[in-house]
Amino acid sequence: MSRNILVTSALPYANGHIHIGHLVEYIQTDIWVRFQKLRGHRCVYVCADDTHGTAIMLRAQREGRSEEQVIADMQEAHVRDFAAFDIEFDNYGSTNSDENRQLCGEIWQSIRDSGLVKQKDVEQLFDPVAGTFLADRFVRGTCPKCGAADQPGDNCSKCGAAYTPADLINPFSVHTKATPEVRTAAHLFIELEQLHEFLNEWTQSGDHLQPEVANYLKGHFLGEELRDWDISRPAPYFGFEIPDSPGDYWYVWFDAPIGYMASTKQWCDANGENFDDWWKNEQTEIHHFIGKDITYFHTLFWPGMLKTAGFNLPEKVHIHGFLTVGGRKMAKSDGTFIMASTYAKHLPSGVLRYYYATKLGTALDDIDLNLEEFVSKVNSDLVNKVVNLASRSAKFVAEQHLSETYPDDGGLFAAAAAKADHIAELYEDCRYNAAMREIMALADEGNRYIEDKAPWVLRKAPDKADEVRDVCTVALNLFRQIVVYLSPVLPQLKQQTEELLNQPIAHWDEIQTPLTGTPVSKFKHLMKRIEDKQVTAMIEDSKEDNAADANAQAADAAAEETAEPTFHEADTWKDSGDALEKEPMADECTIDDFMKVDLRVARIIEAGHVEGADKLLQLTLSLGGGETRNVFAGIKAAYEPEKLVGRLVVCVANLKPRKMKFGLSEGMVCASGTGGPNVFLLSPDDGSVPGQRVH
RNA sequence: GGGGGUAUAGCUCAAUCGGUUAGAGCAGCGAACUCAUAAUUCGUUGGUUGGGGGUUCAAGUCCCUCUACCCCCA
Repeated sequence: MSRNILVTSALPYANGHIHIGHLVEYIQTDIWVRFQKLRGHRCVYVCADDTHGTAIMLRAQREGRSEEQVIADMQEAHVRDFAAFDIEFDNYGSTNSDENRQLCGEIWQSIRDSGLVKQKDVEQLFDPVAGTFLADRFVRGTCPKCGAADQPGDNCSKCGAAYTPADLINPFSVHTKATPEVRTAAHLFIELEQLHEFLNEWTQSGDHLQPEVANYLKGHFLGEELRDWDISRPAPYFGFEIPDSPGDYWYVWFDAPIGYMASTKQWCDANGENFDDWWKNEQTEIHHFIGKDITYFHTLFWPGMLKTAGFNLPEKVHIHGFLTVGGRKMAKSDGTFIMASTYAKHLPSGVLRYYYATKLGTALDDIDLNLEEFVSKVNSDLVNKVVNLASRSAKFVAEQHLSETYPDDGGLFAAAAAKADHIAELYEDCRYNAAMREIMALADEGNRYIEDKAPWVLRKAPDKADEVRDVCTVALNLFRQIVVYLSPVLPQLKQQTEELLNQPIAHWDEIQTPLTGTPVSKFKHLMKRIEDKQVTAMIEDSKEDNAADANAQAADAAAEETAEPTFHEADTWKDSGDALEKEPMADECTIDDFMKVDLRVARIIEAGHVEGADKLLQLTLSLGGGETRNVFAGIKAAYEPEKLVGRLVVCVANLKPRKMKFGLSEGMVCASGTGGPNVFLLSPDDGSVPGQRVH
């Protein structure tokens, strides 16, 4: 029976480009959608740019153009990036659309009518220069507990203390550096608690959520009273003004998910469909694909809104983990923060789609892109196994026809066809990793078959032409079966196979019936092996991209009005001004001031972990001649102690010793960086020796 | 601080309700083959399932505890 399925991916924010981490989700969703369509279901895939909020507003101000221009440019870039990865939306909209404004109004009215809205005063920091209220993350200042400078508005990265931005000493706005003022404004709230019982029921029953997610909600939110949700922002704010509350705007997270509906509406209008058939119809299944970071928006607020306004609830919210590269968080400095467009310059999209498919299951674990594995796996699976099957058989029957009746293949085709239900179930359940393993096992079978029949030997006997054709008919049918199974993942391979065998692949059930008597085209390479050097080039390119990007951001942030920074004509490096901006220059000092600090070259002769310390390593420094210093350095996240032993560093040798929890620290080692893993020890050039003073 | 999750072969991952000797792919090693994009096929090495304790006839799986990492706290 044909199902009506509406599918969404999370809306990408219009403040940044698509990177390979985002692509995990869009590829996961696109595979699922292509699978459903191949199965003959009515399946519609909608998405949109998420365009509202303070960040867009400030960006537009900085760039001296309208918000509409900013989001239009970004939308164009997003659409281009998605197309490069064969992500095929039925409609790609924007939250800044008439359809969205209208739906927001309708849903808002329902929520009002249900008595869920209340007004409360909120004290918030206000940037008097920018004329805007500041979210916590846009305020920085000195930690009230440990005194560390330049800490975020919600907690201290040095001592971990939690506080509110109002507690910061010397707070400043990250936008303008102005000192924020505390101002009071009336905000509108949705009393989610009124929906508590419904949310208990919806999240904990049925199959709407992965078990881990249901547990998470139960443990963290549903065990206590649900807090009111602050849903309005005072002007100025880039978004939709609330019709019955002039001067207030819906918070971006109110109108963003409604963007799913608005995008559906656009698709309906363009295709003569009825909107209510998709959002107010028990027969329609709605599937959201999202990342784990936005879980509660989609599993508490969103179902609450839909329930209140009388729309369909999601059939399932599919939640995935993040992408790591080489087992670590993507980092600009490593070149692993790879933009979609950068990837597309160096490597084909299909292999990434396949690689992600081999990693994706239902778990919320992060998935890892291991670059060495990536190269060897896609080459070995797709080229050496799958494509090779066609490559070693098609040319023996090129520009001929397949056998008129399907030959005896010892049951291979039937056995592979019998896997159809199982593999379909794996796709349906988003267990692509298991599906890919099953499909590769079929490719192994195919290669064994052709190895065994050796058409290249038969071909030498003039009376065995029919037998050669039979063997190739089997091999190509096994190949085609595998391509049908893989077609949600590899749309391009599907298309090439259609051309090779002159037969479209329109339905999953083509797996069941072998092709016979149809013409075979001349064989062309279906897929090229990828090479390490392509990956290396991509990483290098990403480092450059990010350097350019950082420059652009530094330029943006430099001053509200000034555009590009001006570089010295000899400066071909054009380093970003980020670091300098983050930690502005200290007051002027005299040479005498400087000489008070005795910097010395020292050798690390011992380094080890400190029991009970999260960030510290214990170092023994030698200044030569038996003179040593015991130092605790906050570099644990950046260096392994074994690798430090023997190297030269610069230390503050006359620092007054200080008692720490773990012992006496008798100096400091000099390093730059922002802390955590981002710490870089200073090294003297070759030739210097321990004990020398730094002048 | 509170909560959610993860830890299995060198790497990436499986293992149904607690049930046979913990399995695959890649990498490694040994052979065969030479049609195919140096691909393929056969054979083979590799494990104290993060550490410790407990429940059970039986634990990778359940419970306690410790360690490391990831995420969330509107």
